Amino acid sequence: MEEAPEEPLQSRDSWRDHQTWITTQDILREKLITDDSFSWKLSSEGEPGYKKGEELRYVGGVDISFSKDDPSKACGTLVVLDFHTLQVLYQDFSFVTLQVPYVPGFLAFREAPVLQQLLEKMKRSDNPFYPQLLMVDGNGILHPRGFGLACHIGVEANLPTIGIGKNAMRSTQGSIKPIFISIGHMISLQTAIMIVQKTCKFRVPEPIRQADIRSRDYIRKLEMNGKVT
DNA sequence: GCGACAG
DNA sequence: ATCTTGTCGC
Repeated sequence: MEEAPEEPLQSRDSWRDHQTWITTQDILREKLITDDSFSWKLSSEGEPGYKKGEELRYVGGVDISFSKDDPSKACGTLVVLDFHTLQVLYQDFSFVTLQVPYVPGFLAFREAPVLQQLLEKMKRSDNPFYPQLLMVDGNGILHPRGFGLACHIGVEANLPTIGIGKNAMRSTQGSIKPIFISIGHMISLQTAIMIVQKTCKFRVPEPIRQADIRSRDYIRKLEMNGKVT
C-alpha cells in the first residue's frame, strides 16, 4: 500500500499566499507617487506665496515591538511629533496577536494592518494632530519589487511616507552604521532626506526612535504585569 | 551545496 | 524583531 504523500508543512498554502502577496504589491505599486505631492510647505519663511497654516508641522512615526515570550504578540505604535520642536504631541498603542508570519519582502502583510488601524483611529476622530507625513520603520522603494512597507502604508492610507531602514537588504556593514532612507509615497528622495536630517537628534530620526522606545516600553510594562504570558 | 534575506 | 554584560565616552 502507498501512503498518501504528506504535504510538507503548509507549503501549498504558503505558496498561494506568496503569489497573492506579489500580485497585491504589483497592483498597489501602480498607485505609487514618487515625487513631492503634498499640500504643506517646508521652511516657507520668506518665500513668496507663503500661506500661514500650510507648513509641515505634524510628523508621524510608526513601529512595532514584539513580546520576548510570544513572538506573535506585538505592540503597534503611532507617535506624532512637532516637526520643529521634535516634541511628542500624540501617542497610541495597539496590542495585538499577529497571525501572519514575517517573510522577507512581505513585511507589510504582517505589520501594515495594525499600523493602518492606528492611523484610521486618529482620522475617524478628527484628531488635530493627524500626521501630514509619516516615517515608517522599514523600507520604501528599497525593496525587491520596489514596494516595501513604507510604500504599502503610504498608498493604502493616502499619506506621504518615508521608509527608514536600519539594515538594508543585501548590504554589508560599512565602517559607520548608516540608516537607509527610501521614499514611500508622495515624496521625492531629495525632500525625504532633507526632512529626515532635520528630525535626527541621533542616528535614527526622532519619530521612529520615539515610536520604538515607547513601543518597547509599553510591551515591557505589560509583561511586567504578566498580561502577556 | 551554502549563504543571504526590511522587521 | 528578540535573546544578552559590560564598557568606553560625552
